[in-house]
Amino acid sequence: MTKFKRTTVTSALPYANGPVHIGHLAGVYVPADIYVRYLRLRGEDVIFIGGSDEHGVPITIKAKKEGLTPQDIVDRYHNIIKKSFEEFGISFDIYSRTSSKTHHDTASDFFRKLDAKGEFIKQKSEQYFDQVANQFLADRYITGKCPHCGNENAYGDQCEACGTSLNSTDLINPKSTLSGSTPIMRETEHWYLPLDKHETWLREWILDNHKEWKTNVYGQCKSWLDMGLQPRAVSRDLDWGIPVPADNAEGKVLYVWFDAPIGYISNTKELLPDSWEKWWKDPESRLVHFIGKDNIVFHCIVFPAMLKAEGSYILPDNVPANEFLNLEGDKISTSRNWAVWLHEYLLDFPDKQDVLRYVLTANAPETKDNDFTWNDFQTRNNSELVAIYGNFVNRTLVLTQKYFDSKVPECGELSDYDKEVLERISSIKNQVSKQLDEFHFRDALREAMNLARTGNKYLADTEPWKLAKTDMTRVGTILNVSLQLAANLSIAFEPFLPFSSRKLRGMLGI
RNA sequence: CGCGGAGUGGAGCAGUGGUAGCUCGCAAGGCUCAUAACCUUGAGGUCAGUGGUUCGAACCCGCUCUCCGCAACCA
Repeated sequence: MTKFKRTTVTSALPYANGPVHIGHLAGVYVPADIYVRYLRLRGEDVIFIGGSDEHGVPITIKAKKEGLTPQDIVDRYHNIIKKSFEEFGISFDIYSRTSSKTHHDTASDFFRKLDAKGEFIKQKSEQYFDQVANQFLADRYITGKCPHCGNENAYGDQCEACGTSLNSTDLINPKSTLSGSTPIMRETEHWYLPLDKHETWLREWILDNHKEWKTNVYGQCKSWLDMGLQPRAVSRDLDWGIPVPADNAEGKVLYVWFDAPIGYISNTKELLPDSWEKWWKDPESRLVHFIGKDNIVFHCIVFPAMLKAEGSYILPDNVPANEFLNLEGDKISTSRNWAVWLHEYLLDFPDKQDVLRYVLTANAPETKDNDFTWNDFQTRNNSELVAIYGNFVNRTLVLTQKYFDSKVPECGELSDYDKEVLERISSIKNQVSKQLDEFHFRDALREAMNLARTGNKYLADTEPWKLAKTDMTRVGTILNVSLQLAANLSIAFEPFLPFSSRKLRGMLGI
């Protein structure tokens, strides 16, 4: 860690065809924000990059359905998402978007450079084409009869009735879900990034040099590398996106998975037009990607291969991917509208950002999928946040007001117990740091909570309300120690509960 | 037999060979500044199932079951 001078933190770009929900927050944005706030607190040089991912087929389909342009759709969701992140306290240094001019230029330049270096290959293939909608169709957008079970509504990639994986060419009577017409086969040509050529160094880089990555991340990468990498298309036939900057590229745009991660770079450029390069090209800079488990392969294999092919960029030092969060036992689903939407939460629970931040961190899906329930939300708020943290602060402040007119009392001679408690402050802070350095957010939060527990026990053991009748000097010392605990509580919790910490610092006058 | 992650007291999680821990909940007691509380103690688990390795297995190996993700044209 000390060998790095600065840290570039990115969080997955949310796809701008819907608002952000608690699953996104728990998996990506809350841990990323905690990590960034922690580094800032330590005085480290860090930037936190976010933005909306605004290209791709689903956005064009949604636009068509609503009779709007794709730009209308992404404008709507970009604004909702950006505003809700701000209100929720996700402290991006920049939250931009992939439809920006900076990004179009950056992504185009990136493609041109790889093209000029001969890092792509071109391949022709046959694909289903919808003559009515006038576009090529991904397997997902074709339905038909499943050749295995006869289900009439199987998708081109999978039959949901029998669970079989399919190719769209397997379907009997294929139909386009866009127009309902029968698609025809048509030849098309695309640019491919030959990942197979990068396999050797990727193996060594991940499997030998990054054994410290989380088991889910490392295991997924190993699985892909062991299967053998194949060339991957980086362009699509579509009219919404970044036009492929090459000859004979009419009607072709960059595939969103080529375009989106470059968004991290573009957004850094937009934030720091003159100094962005050191954050991406200096070997003393550390790059960390926060993502969900569905994005592992793109951030650990595809994007690094792109960066390496370009030649002048650093590679990610860590990719702490989380698993998924369920809601009341069911998968969160945008299309089924089964989610707790951030912008709605902020309306329903005004000034309760920290409660959700706390619950999502305490129950973060770090090693496996977890479940969010409103019952758990309420319990954790009442029995942990309010009862332990809030109560200790309240007790300390009330006692100080009652006996010392809200002035900080002098610290007299310290007992062994006092000293032990004060030592615990620094040992707990060290533990919190250690856990955060290793991306163990749940453990870090639990450890921080121990500071409040220590405080409650300290008050129960020393009983200042009894001593007040006989020894005010001693009471003063006890409350002085308690106030020190409270002050340190505001620091230890700053990355996790920034709103509460600010409020607490206000009450303590620090 | 495609690959990866996960299955531990009522709930959520830790624990990679040596008497099964933490938070919440529950019960009893204490305290009374705080009472949607705090402090102490306690009850509660055949560690998914099964077979094996070992003096000894939650942990190592085999098989089975369940949940989630990936499977290269979903993003």
